Amino acid sequence: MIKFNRTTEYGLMALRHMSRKQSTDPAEVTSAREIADSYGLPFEITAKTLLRLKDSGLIHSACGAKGGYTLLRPLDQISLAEFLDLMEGHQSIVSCAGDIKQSAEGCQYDTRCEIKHVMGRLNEKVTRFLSGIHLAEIAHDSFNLGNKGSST
Amino acid sequence: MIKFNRTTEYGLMALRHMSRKQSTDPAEVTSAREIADSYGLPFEITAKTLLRLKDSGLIHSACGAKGGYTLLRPLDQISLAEFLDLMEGHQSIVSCAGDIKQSAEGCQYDTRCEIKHVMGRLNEKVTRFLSGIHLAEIAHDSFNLGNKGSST
DNA sequence: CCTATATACGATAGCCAGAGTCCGATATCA
DNA sequence: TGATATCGGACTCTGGCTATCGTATATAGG
Repeated sequence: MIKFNRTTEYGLMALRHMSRKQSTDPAEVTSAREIADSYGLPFEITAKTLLRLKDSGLIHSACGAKGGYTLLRPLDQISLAEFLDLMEGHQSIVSCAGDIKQSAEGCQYDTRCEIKHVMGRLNEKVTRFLSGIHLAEIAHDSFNLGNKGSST
Repeated sequence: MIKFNRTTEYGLMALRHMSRKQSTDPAEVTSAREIADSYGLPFEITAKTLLRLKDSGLIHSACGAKGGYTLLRPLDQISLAEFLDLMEGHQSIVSCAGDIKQSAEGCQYDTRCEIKHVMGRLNEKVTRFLSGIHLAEIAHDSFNLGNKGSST
């Protein structure tokens, strides 16, 4: 069903870390080592995650000693829909896909499947839902994600 | 991110098939063979899917010749959240889980992870979203899933 | 009773993506 | 020149999804 990649989770932790650090001093840079050590993550994984964030345009990198990463966009301007796209690739809710890349492969039962069209619509609805959530809400400790009454 | 199992898709097609069939005559039974043939699905897969639907309590089965399956609950009373739970198991949006079965295994970075709590909240929000969608909406051809302005 | 038709269900194998590891290349500062 | 970083490919390992096979059980009807 709906589940995040590890990379997505690590990426979120990294973005949160950098956001907090830069809120004090925007010029602060963060190394992969620092994040790996902070959260006890394997260094290689962390490095790969940050590289992905950089390739996605969310952070900036500087090579060499004293190098590291800096956050480019504030977290309240990155939606969960976009973040998932960047981290995990553009995916449809069904394997046969609705209108995303179905022409590439599609499913073998394509011709007789009668729910494909409808699933495409459902996929749109999910995307709209995820577009309404921003990383800032998730990165903050004291967020509520628009909860209404769940007390737990 | 968010994606359905094949079993979930097949199950949806089967429920839709039975729902339509029984809308004419509620006493109609449907065999696995019939569904497999109707949509060109492998018989074994279809049988397994129907068995799962039966174990989930969504449909009733009758053994023997003239046996088959009948829909137990109307599709507008089955939410997508429940259906996904039944077909794919109760899953959390993150591998470390929020409050579902984290005690079982959890993730190894548990102690230092600072987003777990927040992810649990996010998971709740997603579940509420999925609870607001019912299978009837998906099973019908002319549904709109509460879309606002998409003209297609 | 026998047979055709169904469901019930475990065992198994292939496949693929996710996750993690290893190793080396490149860039920059002191 | 050396220490510290990012960059990035190649590889393995694992687990879950998917599908297949074989067999047991239940029931209607002649």
